[in-house]
Amino acid sequence: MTRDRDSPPTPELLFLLGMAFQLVLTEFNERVAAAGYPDLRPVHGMTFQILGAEGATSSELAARLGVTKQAAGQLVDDLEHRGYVLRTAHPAGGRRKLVVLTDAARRHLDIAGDALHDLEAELARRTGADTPLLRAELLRLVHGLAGDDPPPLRPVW
Amino acid sequence: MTRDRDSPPTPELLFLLGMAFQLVLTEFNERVAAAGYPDLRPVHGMTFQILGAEGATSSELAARLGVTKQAAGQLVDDLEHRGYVLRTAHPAGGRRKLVVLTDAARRHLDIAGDALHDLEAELARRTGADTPLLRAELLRLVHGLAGDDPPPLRPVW
DNA sequence: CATGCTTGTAAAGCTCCTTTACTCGAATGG
DNA sequence: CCATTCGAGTAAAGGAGCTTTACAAGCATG
Repeated sequence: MTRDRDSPPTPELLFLLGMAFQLVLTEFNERVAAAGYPDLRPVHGMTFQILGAEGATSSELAARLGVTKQAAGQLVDDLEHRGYVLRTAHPAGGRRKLVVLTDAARRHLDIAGDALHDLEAELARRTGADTPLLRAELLRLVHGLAGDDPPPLRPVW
Repeated sequence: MTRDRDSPPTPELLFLLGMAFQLVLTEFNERVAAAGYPDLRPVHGMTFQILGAEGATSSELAARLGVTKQAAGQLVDDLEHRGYVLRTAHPAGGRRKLVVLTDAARRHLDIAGDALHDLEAELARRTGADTPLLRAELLRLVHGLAGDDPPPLRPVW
């Protein structure tokens, strides 16, 4: 496994992955902001997706986001103040509270989803990248490294 | 540009990019830590690469890292205390100081570089991903979005 | 019914960054 | 020759977003 001394001057795979992720995420985020959500970060959209149609408790949310339940609680506090989620009585009782989305959050989910699809189509056109192929290879990589359920997506730096 | 209602249940490209980046970076980071650098984060390796053979001023480093010069200065302080860099007199004079790597940092660069190459080779074997193809597609994407010199790689969340 | 488990919350602290504000050294221009 | 200006570096405070520590509330289980 010696190192190839005259390999092409392509940047490292890791670097390319990071740049691609950052560039696409930034573009996505800007579009969502321009669509009327300048103060929602990716983690908020992620939260909306996790809560989805059925809602979840703060602790479940914490586990899915990969943060402490306190951090999730603070996130829910913030989103509740801004009218994106509600804490309702949990059917299973106990101290549990079911955090559910408001219509405002559902609208955001729709808009963000559309933006994501539009963006991916545009990327293929603008850059000439074969996005289905890219997806397939990335899926292989992710699946091979993390199995069927990947860990929470966290800021990595 | 209507949305495909029965598209395959593949995760979004953006999500796949994020997961792939996180998984590979985490694995890389763990290997570097295991090789004797448990307290060097990716940003430190990035700094070493930027300083490279010729060094740079804190302000240049700040620009390359995409942070304020104060943040870069704090980073240099830390690395200096730990023996990875030195502030030397700058040939151009002025208040400038040239930040240069010590041998310890150069050793780290070598080891991290080897780890990165080994990791990429292993990824291809373990996951069956076509890494050259992946590189090529990612390069297209990145180049198409950011041109010849991509912006600094920052934590994105 | 005491114990323990899980959820939720409160408060403090930590890390890494920015903002604000300043100093130092050199170049520029009258 | 000196005043101005300009860029590099630094110092201090503050903030965003998390964790750690600690505790209270509700339920299950022996």
